[in-house]
Amino acid sequence: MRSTTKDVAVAAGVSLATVDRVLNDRAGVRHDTVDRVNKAIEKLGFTRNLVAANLARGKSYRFLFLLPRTGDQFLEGLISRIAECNVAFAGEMVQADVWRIHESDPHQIANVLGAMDHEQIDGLAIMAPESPQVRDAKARLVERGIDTVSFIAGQITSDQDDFVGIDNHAAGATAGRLMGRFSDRAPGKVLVIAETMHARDSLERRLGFDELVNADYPHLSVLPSLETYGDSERTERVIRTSFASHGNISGVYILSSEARLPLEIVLGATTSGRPVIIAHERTPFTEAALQSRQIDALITQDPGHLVRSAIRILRARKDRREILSSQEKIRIEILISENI
Amino acid sequence: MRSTTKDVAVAAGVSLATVDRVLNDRAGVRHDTVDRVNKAIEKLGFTRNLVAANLARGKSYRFLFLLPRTGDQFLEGLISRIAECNVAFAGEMVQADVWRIHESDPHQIANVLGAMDHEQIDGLAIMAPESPQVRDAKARLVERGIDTVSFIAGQITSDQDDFVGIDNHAAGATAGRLMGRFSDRAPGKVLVIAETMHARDSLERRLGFDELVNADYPHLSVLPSLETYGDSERTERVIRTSFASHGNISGVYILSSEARLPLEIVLGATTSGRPVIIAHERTPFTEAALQSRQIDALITQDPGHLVRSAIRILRARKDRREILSSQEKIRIEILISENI
DNA sequence: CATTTTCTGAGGTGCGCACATCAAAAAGGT
DNA sequence: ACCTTTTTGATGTGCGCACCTCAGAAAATG
Repeated sequence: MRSTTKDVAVAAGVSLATVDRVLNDRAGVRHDTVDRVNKAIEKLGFTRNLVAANLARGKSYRFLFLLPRTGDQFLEGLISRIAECNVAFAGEMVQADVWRIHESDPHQIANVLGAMDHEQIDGLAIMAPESPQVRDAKARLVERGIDTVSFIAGQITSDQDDFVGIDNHAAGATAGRLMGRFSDRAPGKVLVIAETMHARDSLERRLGFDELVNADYPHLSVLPSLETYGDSERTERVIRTSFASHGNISGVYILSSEARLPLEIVLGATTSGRPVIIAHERTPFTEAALQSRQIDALITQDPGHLVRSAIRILRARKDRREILSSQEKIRIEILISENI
Repeated sequence: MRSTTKDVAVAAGVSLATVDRVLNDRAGVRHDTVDRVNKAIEKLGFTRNLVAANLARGKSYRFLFLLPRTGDQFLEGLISRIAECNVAFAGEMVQADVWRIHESDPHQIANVLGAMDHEQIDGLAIMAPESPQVRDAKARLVERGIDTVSFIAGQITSDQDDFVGIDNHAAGATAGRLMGRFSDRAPGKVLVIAETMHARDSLERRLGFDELVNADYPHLSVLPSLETYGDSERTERVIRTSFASHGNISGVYILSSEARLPLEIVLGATTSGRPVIIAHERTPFTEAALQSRQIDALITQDPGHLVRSAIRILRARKDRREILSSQEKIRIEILISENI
């Protein structure tokens, strides 16, 4: 049988209230009675029943995901995972909402963060590029008692702020390794396509990719990044131009999260003997492309894991609890047609 | 504000106890009052607070992992993940113990399963090869109200019995694809090393591997499986003999979960120009080998995920709750030195 | 009127929290 | 220095959280 606070109280010769004070280390207990209680806790092997504690506290958790306003299938996937979590965690008093923000407007983001109310929101998962304004706004949120995690994009701002996402430098290197091993020994050029190179994650992926390919596969020459700005026409233009002006493109690396647009155009632009194609993130489109062998590999992070991890971290922080860090590490997954 | 059973009771004009009976669909409520209560529930958008329900029920979850008695680092990893879960879930009244069984003795396993007491154990995660005895024993467990999941090994016995683990046929195919793409075009032989080919998982991996390699990489010829029986001397003997008698071994696929022993010997037996080596599972040893580029890839399943998934499934079944199936699908992960 | 069915009431579950209590220490007055 | 008043520190009391359970009352049924 599990021991309860009552048992501890009896064993220590104090009342429930004192045990409670020790457990939640509140002031107003003499040092030696704290020791007595702690000894009793240890002797009985007492673990407080979190379920009961949360009930008594009337605790509930309202979290908010700030996601970019623009986006395609990857973003949709995230949003539906969040909806799933709302169902799965409804019984545990967790509710997660989504707000869309203009990711390219740090001023607006900072405003939104500044208006966040401690009474209404317990924690925030922010998917937005780094910027001084945003970082300052985050710091002020922490002061006001609202926890934040950086979600997928951006990076850790302080020790109050975890990063939920993959190591993008390593992700780029992983793509680079696969590009090298999947290519044959013949010299060739590698096209790198990004939505924008202003985001830190894109830069890191590119860097990891370049370092590895240049070091280990010198016969491949990596071309300057093409930026699509998420615009259909521009994407088509820059990719077609590249294919036209470069003779032997043996590889294509699409490093943005939303691969559909560039992928469609690359697949349309290649004639016989398509290049090795590596993209990021699993979406209905990329999954189909992988399955039909139109692309060679995907470097992914599990959106469900991302969402749940952000929620678990925020919840643990509100409870002042430790997290199981091995569970929260987001893996860089490699998907090929066989393990999809 | 969330509505409670009390609100529902008032709205439906009945007492709390009646609401409770409707919620847990117990007998003794007239049809029309059931309807009244359900309407009230719908109108108020009531969701029962699982936390409070579990507290009131005094519910606790005692689960047991039956793991093989023999094993090396992979098994150690599993056990320490289980220990982690015990800490992490202690506040939620779940406790998981480990029993070691002789996996090759179905009779003993069946005995152990038969002696399982419904009062003491709520659910079982069984890592043991398929056999008629074990399957029957499992079926009887279900009748006695003890839920089971097949863990890593074996397969689904009934619809009462989930399988927690990867699709081993696909895992073998994944290994095959990587073997093919990582090898050059020259003809060569591929060594396949298993602990035993009597286990269903080994057979499936081998089958998936063979099908893919034979179809897509005909220049590679896959040799008959070497069986180590987990024995150090035998392992050394069969592997050295193979290397001696076959001239051009260009690939090695180690398909057992415990790769250390065969890997050590393979690494010692190869001279210049080592073959492409692919193994299963991440352990301290295989991780180090990957990092030092002594092997090329690992096909893994996350032990932490496996353990937590088994626990979540067993818990959901005891609560008669749905699981979030997307969370419980165990991924076939590909590890290379860059995404470790 | 005796059953059977349906429903209510009150008392748990482990814990948190606001408030009450009570002794000891500090401050103030003579 | 002595006594009274106020403050502080340390501990206990009791109710509430949202739900479950079970004995027994009320209502329906024959």
